[in-house]
Amino acid sequence: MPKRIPYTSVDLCLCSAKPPRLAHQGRKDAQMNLFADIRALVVTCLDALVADGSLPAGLSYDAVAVEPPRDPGHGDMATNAAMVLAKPAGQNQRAIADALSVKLAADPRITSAEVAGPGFLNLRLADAVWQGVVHAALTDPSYGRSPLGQGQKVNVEFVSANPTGPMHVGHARGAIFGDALASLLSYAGYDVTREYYINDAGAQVDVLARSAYERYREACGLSPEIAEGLYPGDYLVPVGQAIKDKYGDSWLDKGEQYWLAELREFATEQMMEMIRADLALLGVQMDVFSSEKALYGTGKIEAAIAELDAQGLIYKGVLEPPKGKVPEDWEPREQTLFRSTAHGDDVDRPIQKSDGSWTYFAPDIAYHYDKVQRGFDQLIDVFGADHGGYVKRMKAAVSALSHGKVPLDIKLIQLVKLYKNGEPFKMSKRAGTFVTLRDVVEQAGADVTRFHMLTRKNDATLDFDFDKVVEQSKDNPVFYVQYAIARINSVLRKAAEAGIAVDDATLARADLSQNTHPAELEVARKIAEWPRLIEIAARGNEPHRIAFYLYELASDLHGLWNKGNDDASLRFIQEGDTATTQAKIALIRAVSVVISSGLGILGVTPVQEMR
RNA sequence: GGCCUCGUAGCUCAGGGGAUAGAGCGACCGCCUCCUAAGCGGUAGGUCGAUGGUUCGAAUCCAUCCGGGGCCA
Repeated sequence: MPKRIPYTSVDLCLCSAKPPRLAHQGRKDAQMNLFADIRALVVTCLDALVADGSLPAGLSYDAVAVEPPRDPGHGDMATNAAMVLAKPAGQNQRAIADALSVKLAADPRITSAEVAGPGFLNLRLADAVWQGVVHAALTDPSYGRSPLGQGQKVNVEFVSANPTGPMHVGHARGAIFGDALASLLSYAGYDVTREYYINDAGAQVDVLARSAYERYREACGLSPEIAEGLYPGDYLVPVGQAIKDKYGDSWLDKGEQYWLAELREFATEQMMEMIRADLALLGVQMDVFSSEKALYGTGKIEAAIAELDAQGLIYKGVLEPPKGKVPEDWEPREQTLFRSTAHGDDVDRPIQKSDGSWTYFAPDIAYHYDKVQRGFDQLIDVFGADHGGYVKRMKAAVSALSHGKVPLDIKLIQLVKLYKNGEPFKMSKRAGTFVTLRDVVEQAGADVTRFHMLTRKNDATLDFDFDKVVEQSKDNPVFYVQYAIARINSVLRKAAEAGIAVDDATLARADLSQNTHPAELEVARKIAEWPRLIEIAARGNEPHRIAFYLYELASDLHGLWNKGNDDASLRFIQEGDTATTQAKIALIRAVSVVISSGLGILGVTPVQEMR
């Protein structure tokens, strides 16, 4: 029988002459991450090898990794330490691996450490270690949370749809991605701000105002003249009515010099109200709304440009014609340019036209300067893929404005292709026939929409079939994951009906050492990967990884469930054996906790019961 | 034309320096009156778009090319 090792024994190190570390006192804040712990053990053992002269001092351990092996037959974990250190240490891989394995095997958590393949060290861990993970997942509400972010301030700017109409599916994907990313980063220890940048200063807002004016005329009983270039969508009909309600018919025969400015403001506010409501449908709540218009007339744009100027990055010049196809109307013009090439861009970019007006880029610079000045340690912009061309210049601007101190990561969100009954949906914003975010949520539901849109990497196009995403079958990942929770709850209910205590406090005391079946340990191993997965996902700003992980965890749970059909000893409820039942239920309850945490990050309701 | 992005099983996609490259669907073959029901298990299926390079090691990084998509005062 393996001895029971409480998880906190990670801080005991038997392979080092160093005094025991004092980490226990910080234990409350130190989230457990088995992979990080074992890596720490590897490092400690490497230090011990240095101490006894087996390895030279001063080696960098940066490339040392502890990972789950691709093939479970290789063991529970593998480290590449010998391979990456062989060269800098001037020794052969085998010698290092052998020496390291001796040190590692001395730790009670390690039951075997074997050299394999090209120099991997395959580790097997005591059952008690996995059982300790289950215990942690069950009892520590912060299990999975990571100290990675160290409270750094991160700004996630997303959606930022023009306030000229309702949001469509593409916006929905960006909104869901940004929101889930923000939650993920928060879970990984960052201090996150969700932010929306309102493009309320461009020509499109004039178009909005004129379009609304026609609907106002309509509300007053006249027939609207929706000229070419105006927004034809009937979402402006209620806006027209609201204008009439507020201003009466006094603007009916007036030229736009009388109403344009006022209507711009009014209609923009109406649109933003609609957008906020749409976001709420998806469960997205912004922390900050920033206005482009508010940058004008306050000197903020000038200040940002002045900062760049002070660095010698602003000059007057004439750009080369674009490479390749030269536009018909191209002519050399002197403009004020930002030397973005000094920060990695391909060409310098105009910030002020020859007539002295700002280009669209100038307020963007000012806005990002504002974010830098607000003290964020990291910026993330979530853009539609059609904005890919702005990535380099935006990064160049932030690099210059922050003196290289604030990294900007830009995530591009690819198209959503809609299907219904296998038929592709056609969308045309021009013709006013587009599928709105509201349409999608009302037909598919927020949970289904969110989960489905997170089952693809942000830069891959996504198929969204209305019929498939709402299908209640195991082929639908949303359903499959939620079904796992529902099944677990079903077991909890049945156990309670049978008079077995299965509250979390009782389960926390369950004797988990009974869970020794490979299928049960498999589930425990998957639970152990959760904190590691969070860090990987957070490092890459990749929330989709969570959706895939949850699918795998649910799959393990369903697999265990199904094995119970053939092997009665694997059934969760063992008649007449309360202790065993509690141990088994503790395991699946831990699964439920982790899935709930994961769904929480994705913003999907962990439904407790399928209907 | 330039830049961005993608190219992995029949299909939809994971993996993004590490061992024999994975999952779901589809296909094929079995099994099923089962704690929750929308089933369970197994098999086949790959030159990771191509070619060069970097190194102990490349689907992964770099260069070039091919192909899809996007953007281009």
